[in-house]
Amino acid sequence: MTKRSKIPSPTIERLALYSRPLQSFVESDTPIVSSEKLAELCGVNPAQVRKDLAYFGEFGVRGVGYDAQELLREIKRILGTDREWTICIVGMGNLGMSLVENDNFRKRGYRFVAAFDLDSRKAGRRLPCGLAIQPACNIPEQVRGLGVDLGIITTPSREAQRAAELLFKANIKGILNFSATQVRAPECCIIENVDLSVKLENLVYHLETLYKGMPMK
Amino acid sequence: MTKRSKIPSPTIERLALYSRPLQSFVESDTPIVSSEKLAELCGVNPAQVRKDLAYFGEFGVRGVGYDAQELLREIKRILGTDREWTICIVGMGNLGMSLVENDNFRKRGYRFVAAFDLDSRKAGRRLPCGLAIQPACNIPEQVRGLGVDLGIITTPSREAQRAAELLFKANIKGILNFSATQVRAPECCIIENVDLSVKLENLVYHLETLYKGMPMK
DNA sequence: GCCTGTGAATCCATTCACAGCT
DNA sequence: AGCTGTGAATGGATTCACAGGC
Repeated sequence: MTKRSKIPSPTIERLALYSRPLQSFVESDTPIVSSEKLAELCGVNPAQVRKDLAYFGEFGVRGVGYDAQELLREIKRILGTDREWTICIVGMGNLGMSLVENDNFRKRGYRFVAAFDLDSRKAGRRLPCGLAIQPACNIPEQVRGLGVDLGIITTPSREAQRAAELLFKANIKGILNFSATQVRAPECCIIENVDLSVKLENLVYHLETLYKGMPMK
Repeated sequence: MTKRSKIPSPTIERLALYSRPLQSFVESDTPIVSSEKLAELCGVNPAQVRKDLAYFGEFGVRGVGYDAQELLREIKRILGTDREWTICIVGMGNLGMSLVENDNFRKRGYRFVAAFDLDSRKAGRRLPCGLAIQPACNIPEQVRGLGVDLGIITTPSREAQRAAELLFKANIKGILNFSATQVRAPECCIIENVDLSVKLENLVYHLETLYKGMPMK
């Protein structure tokens, strides 16, 4: 195993990206793929693809390319997505609901095993997927008991930190936070903050900049 | 106006980030905020905050700090979020539904003005927010007619490119794409791809790496 | 004394260009 | 001939460290 400690984090993000088209190649029985082809589909530079992969080994054949199926398997092994990961979610508003039912997650081997809400009046309600919403106070016990791998926070901003604390107590090691506040975490827990409206703001800035001065009509 | 062309894109992302705590400061009548405080709340380096702001002007007072309200106003002006932006959305599955109802977007001045689905059987259904789902074939005419600013794609992967083409035809200038395939766009349209399962993959990699060798129990 | 604004230094990531293998 | 793997070169972004103003 290569030294993993100083691998650029953009590389990790791209590995996940590469796995999408690779999956398609495998499904459409296209056995060989070049760094150029893969790069094009992912909107990156071919050298980038090769360098990213080189951090972890030599997966290609010079003069030929990469075996799609094999490369996909390797990437999954590198990322750790070659096994099932269990998830619990806190905050069963519209966004939470939609993520629980999200097919993409299921297809990629993520399984929701518990759903919570800080509003205990929602407790007991059963979701289409079969899970029943539990009150947040159940988190520490339930999540430990089930040995859940990951947590997702989809509460309103002001409740996000509280939700996170409960997950820490449950000894959760990784959290994906969709609320608009950055959650502060202890050393032992990795947090990924994803603020969807920040993405819109980016878009708006670039548009505003592009069309500065010209009427947008 | 400062030269905007060569501003690091991470800077733009962070400006949006800064605006969150600033909003709280304004609401809680905390008039002055330092780069250190702001940095801490956003999980970045204080020098970073100052440098980011310096690209656009001098907004602080030496020896004192920044006026929260004024800084927030400036950031909004810079990003272009000091006015309302209209959005249309294509793909009314669970995720699409949840975004349309999402309060965060509304609070930040984004307004959904049309909702479409490629499955014409969904057409006519009325959403809680009052919009009715329209068939995708209406996109070019409707979106042009309403002068919509932004598009959001929440279709399944295989339909994402088709949805995008319709939006291009409608002369949309910016798209936020939540599907798992990278959409290719003409020069005149900016695409931001947000693959939620990529975020999970990142998390998984870091966990896998951290606990390599040690039993996860 | 305190906190901003900023050149200089450092660190990190991407791209180039070619050697090496099939 | 073709495409990978990789050192070297380039280009960006972050952080340092201190000058400048309150």
